[in-house]
Amino acid sequence: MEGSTPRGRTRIQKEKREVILEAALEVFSTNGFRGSTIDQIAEAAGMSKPNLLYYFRRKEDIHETLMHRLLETWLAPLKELDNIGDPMTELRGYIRRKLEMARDFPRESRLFANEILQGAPRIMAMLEGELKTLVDEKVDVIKGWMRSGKVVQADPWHLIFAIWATTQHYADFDVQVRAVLGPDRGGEGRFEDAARFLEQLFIEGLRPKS
Amino acid sequence: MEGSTPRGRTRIQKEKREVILEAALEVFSTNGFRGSTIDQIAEAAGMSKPNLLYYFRRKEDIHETLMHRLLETWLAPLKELDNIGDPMTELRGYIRRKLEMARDFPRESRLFANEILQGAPRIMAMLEGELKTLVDEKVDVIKGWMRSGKVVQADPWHLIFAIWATTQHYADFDVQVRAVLGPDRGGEGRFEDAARFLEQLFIEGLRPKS
DNA sequence: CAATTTTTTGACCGATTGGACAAACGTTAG
DNA sequence: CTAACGTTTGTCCAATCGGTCAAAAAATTG
Repeated sequence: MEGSTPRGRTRIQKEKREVILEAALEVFSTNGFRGSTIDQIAEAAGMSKPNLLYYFRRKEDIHETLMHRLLETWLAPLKELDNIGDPMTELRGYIRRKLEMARDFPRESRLFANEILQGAPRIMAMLEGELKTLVDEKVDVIKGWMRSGKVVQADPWHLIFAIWATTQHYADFDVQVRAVLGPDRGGEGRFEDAARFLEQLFIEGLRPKS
Repeated sequence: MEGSTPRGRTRIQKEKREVILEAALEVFSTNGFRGSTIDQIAEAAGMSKPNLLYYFRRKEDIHETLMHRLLETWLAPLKELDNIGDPMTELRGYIRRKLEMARDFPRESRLFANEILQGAPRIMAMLEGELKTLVDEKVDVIKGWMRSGKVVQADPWHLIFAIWATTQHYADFDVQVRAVLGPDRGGEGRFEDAARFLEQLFIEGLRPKS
């Protein structure tokens, strides 16, 4: 039965699909979609090309699965931005979470950046739908903070962009960051230095003048 | 004579090379290096593939020429950062210049981002050499400002990274920015909104507490 | 055990790609 | 005119690509 792509019913299918996705993340994130070949992914996954194509019928299916999974991970930190705690603490927490993601999931960040750079042909609907809705919602939260004087008046959309840009920079432009910092300053400590600087910049830049 | 690639001696050669580079910038910046084909570039340049290969013998030669030219443009704004004027005015000027470049030369920005994302295989030497030297030099300038109390104490390297990240974001992630802002807020005014926000963020974030 | 189903692979195919090449075309100088 | 040189293109090629397929090898089931 089931002549088409197996849908992860058996244990072995789930495992192999996982192995393929892990390998594909590695390959796609460093070469881009068009720059990656099925053979590369198959080799990284330790199987033959036809075997890989037994689990994912097309190259694009792998990419699509990867993107869908990625986007959930990607939106999580922003979803946590809540109206509950102290505004400045919330913002600091969001910056810290995003920077940790850049540090711990750089391949996911680069995969996402690759997609956006090429015009986001495969996830445009998601950007205009789910992402925009979520951002609109959080913008309202931030606007509330600004109205109540807990955060200085500023453009909330561009505040979010600035947080995205500065944190993801350490994943997407990692090579450049390390090259510029040099061997001594470019070690693992760079993320702590970045965290300190970004906290200072955003906290001082957004703290209401007392 | 001159059986090899013409070196732009004649007027027509210089012109055609220019046309090709312009077309290649368009194609490379939207598809990446491996995602672009010589045929695409040739068509965009309005000539046949063999004709294009008469001016640039290999696909990589076009890319290399483009990258070298790009890097000069790219470093220019930072070179202008001088010890002459008022520190805060200098920083504001640098941010403004970088944002203008993101607005006026988005293709160059995306080409550069593409290269860095893939590990900068072709320009690593430049990053560790010319770029690092320039940054080190400007870091010293900024350190001087901080010592004299004109700018608050902070990590100068990560300050530069933050400026790069926030400004280039509007070129590299333009699709996402426009999708999130929506049709009404995503018009041409977005660069002015961004400029206002970034000035506020960096100025307030770096102004010494009086 | 045998029968059946799932998993794996070698061989192959058509399309696309970067690039080579010689012939044709155009232009200019004598 | 002709000779020489610069420019353009049609044709071709080898390599690589995404993907197919039939058949072998494992695994599962009765």
